[in-house]
Amino acid sequence: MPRAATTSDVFNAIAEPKRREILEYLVVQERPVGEIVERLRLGQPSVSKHLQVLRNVGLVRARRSGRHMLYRTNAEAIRPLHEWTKTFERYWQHQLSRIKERAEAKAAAGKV
Amino acid sequence: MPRAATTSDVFNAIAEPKRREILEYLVVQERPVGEIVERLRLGQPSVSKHLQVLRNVGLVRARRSGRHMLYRTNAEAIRPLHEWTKTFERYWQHQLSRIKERAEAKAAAGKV
DNA sequence: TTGACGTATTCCTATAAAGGAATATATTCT
DNA sequence: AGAATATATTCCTTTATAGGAATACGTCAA
Repeated sequence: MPRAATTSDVFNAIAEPKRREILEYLVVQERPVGEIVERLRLGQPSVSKHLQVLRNVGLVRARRSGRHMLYRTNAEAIRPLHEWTKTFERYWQHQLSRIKERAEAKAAAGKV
Repeated sequence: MPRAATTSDVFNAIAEPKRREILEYLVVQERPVGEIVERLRLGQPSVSKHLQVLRNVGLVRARRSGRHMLYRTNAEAIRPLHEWTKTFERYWQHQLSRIKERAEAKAAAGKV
């Protein structure tokens, strides 16, 4: 079986570095495709394709303005990712506290 | 150019659903490969390969115990993801407040 | 040492996809 | 209408998988 389709979910969509760059760029303010092309140093067709992927999973919104298409990041769509990573938060806190405990125990042992 | 290598970074590693399942499963407690195989309903070689990918990017740790290899999630490695998504937090809050404002404005207009 | 068990690796196949080139589509201007 | 501009889509090629089958490797038990 091959790799799963990128367009299927948010996790796959953000796996591509250029797409993450696009999201970071477009979260501040909406932009026409041309500006994204300049910014990414990538061909216009490639950028358009990345934008379609992002759009399919709801990570960007688009609206037409004359000949331009203005894209912007839909930050809301990133939330599920945030929530998913957050479920691990208590565990890395555990790990940190265990490391801390060990360090403290070691220091105490050293003192005596 | 083809798709970038999965093994290269955490974002690609978690793009695969089965690997996310593995992370969720192994964060509670370490497990031998056999149990992961049962849980995922996937062939043992496939599971081993996913584990190697996760291991390469530091998302899981492994230790040998007799004939078993015990894997556990390294929650710390998920933090960068959490941080990345967090940079968008203020923007989705913006969007929410704008939606709220509009809703309130609409309600106010309706009342008058 | 031999066999059994648990896991990793190799080989193979089918498929998704990233980027470039060329082309199509949409919109504005003259 | 016709040309110019901005973007989207199609076609093509190269490459990285994901999973299954077969096999190799490592460890324990008798």
